[in-house]
Formats: sequence, structure tokens, C-alpha cells
Amino acid sequence: MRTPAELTTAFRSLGLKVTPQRQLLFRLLHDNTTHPTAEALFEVASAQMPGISLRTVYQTLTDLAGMGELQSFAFGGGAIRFDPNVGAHHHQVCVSCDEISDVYVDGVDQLNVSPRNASDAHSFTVASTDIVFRGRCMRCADTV
Amino acid sequence: MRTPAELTTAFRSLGLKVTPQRQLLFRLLHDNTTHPTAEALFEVASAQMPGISLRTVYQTLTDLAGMGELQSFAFGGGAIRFDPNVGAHHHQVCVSCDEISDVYVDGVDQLNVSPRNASDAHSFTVASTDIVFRGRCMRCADTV
DNA sequence: ACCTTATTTGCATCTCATGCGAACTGCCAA
DNA sequence: TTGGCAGTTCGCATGAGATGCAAATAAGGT
Ligand SMILES: [Mn+2]
Ligand SMILES: [Mn+2]
Ligand SMILES: [Zn+2]
Ligand SMILES: [Zn+2]
Repeated sequence: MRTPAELTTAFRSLGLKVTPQRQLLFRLLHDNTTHPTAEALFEVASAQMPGISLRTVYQTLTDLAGMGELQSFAFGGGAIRFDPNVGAHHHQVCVSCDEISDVYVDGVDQLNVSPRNASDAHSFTVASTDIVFRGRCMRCADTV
Repeated sequence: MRTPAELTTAFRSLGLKVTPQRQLLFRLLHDNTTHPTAEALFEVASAQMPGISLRTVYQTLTDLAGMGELQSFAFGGGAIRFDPNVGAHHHQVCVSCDEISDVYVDGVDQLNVSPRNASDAHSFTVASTDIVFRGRCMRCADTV
């Protein structure tokens, strides 16, 4: 996603208002690599702006995602994760501590996909590919 | 997952009972390639066994998954999907009709993963890889 | 400074899923 | 065949995550 300053301009030019709540979330999301949930962001935001509502956090995240400034994913562990990194990348998830990290994978577009039945061949037009590696992060590998 | 007959033996040998509800679900799941939700299975089961409870469907699905007879996935579209195909395979999801199909992908273990920072190299032990292709199925490609 | 319009917020509502316990039943043992 | 224990079913309560709604509030152009 773009910088808080750029988002400020973008919002105004769309007739959207730049509120303190939104400015705070712009800042909390910029360069955020933790793939936070809405509730996680709400916790951090509340510390800096007591009284901000969870509803507003959801609202702003949904708006940003709709504008293409955020991606969102449903990893199996409950709430949806938001990601300001909208470039092409994939994820590794630690099954022990649930940490989600960005990874970059070569040759994704060259993956050779074969359907179960030959009759299904070429029956699907791929628009995007999501890869999730599950395993153990360095920190959790020791504490087996 | 194994056949209803095999599951019957397996359940009994674990001290678990083989009820009519479970037998029905064994049958409905065997060779099922639709990646159904619990609610979807409940609908089909109810037609054949009026009075079966949604709670029992969830219970049995959870038990089967725990025994390794089913996989479960959270694609973004709401409820968890169950999959009796426990072999190594991946999925393509139609963004238009939400149909989920099995696909088999070559070279998954040879994917070259590069973390964002060199310092993170070799910091993750991959246990499994899930690939989801999103796009349009043959049927929905026409009706753009 | 004013006024229009977007936003915030609290509360209700919704979906999906699990906890709980009374009633029920599979199935083994006598 | 029958008795009885242990595992199951089922309905209802509860919980998490997320969205609908409308009154109160505030941004920002004029
Ligand atoms: Mn990411
Ligand atoms: Mn599958
Ligand atoms: Zn970890
Ligand atoms: Zn389709």
C-alpha cells in the first residue's frame, strides 16, 4: 500500500475524508509485515487513540482492500489477515506460533497443472496463484 | 478417506461405535469430490435421514479429520471445506461460482523460496505446501 | 463560519462453529 | 438373549468474527 501522505491525497481526491482514525491506521499499516487481523490492529490503535471503535477499524480495512491498497487472506486460524504488501508474493505459516512471513517464489507461472481427468484439461483460466508453506519457523524449530 | 466398510472396522477397533448417522456420512463422503461444507453435507444427509442433527455432522467431520481420513481447508468464502482426498494435491477455485476442483501439480517440492531478507534464509522448515489457483472455470468463462 | 456529506460509533444481527448435558443406543459380556 | 456400560446424538446455549443500521459527529469545500 502507498504511504500515509499518498493515501491522504488519494482519499481526498475521491471525495473521502481523512480523519484522525484513518490517519492512524494508515500509519499502523504502512510497511507492516505482521499480517494483522482487524482485532490485532484495533488493540494497537486503541493504545494510541483510546475510544477508536473496532467498527471503524473494520470499515477502514474493508475500504482500503476495496481500493486495492491491501490484500486479505483467510489462513485457517480464525480471523482474516490483512496485508499492505500488494505485490506478487506468497506466505509461510508457522504451525506452532502462527507467525506469517512473506516469501518470494520463482517459477510460479511455470507450474505444470494437471487435472484429475484428461477431459478437464484446459478447462480453467488461472487469474492468480496463492502458495502457502506450512511448517516451523526458526524460533519454534528448537522447542519441538 | 477409506471405504465405508474399512471405516466401520477402523471405528470399532478404536472402541468407537458405528451408528446409522456415521454410516450415512461415510457413504456421502466416500469419493466425494465437491469439497463440501458441514452445512452442505447436512442438507444432503437430512434428505436421506430426516432428523439427523447438524451437530452430529460437525462432530463426525471433526472426528474423521482428527483420524486423518479427511482434510479441511479454509478458502476465503465462509465455511470450512472438507476433503476426503487426503493424497497430495492442490486446488483451483472459480471466483465466479466458487467451484473447487482438485489439481495435481508437478515440481512443488522444487519450488525455489526466497525470503525477503537474506538473514531469514533457511529459517523455516516446510512441512507441507498448499497451492490455490483462482480464476474462472470453463462454464463461467463464457458468461463473463 | 456554515453547511453538506462522509464518517464514526454503539448496538443489533448474522454466520459458522463449539461447549454442554440429558436422553439414547451400539455392542460386548454374562 | 438380555443387561448395562460407555460412547453418541441432539437441542440449546455460547462464542468468535464480521456486517447492517442509524443517530451523533466532524471533515472540508464554499
Ligand atoms: Mn504478505
Ligand atoms: Mn481436494
Ligand atoms: Zn513459530
Ligand atoms: Zn465457475
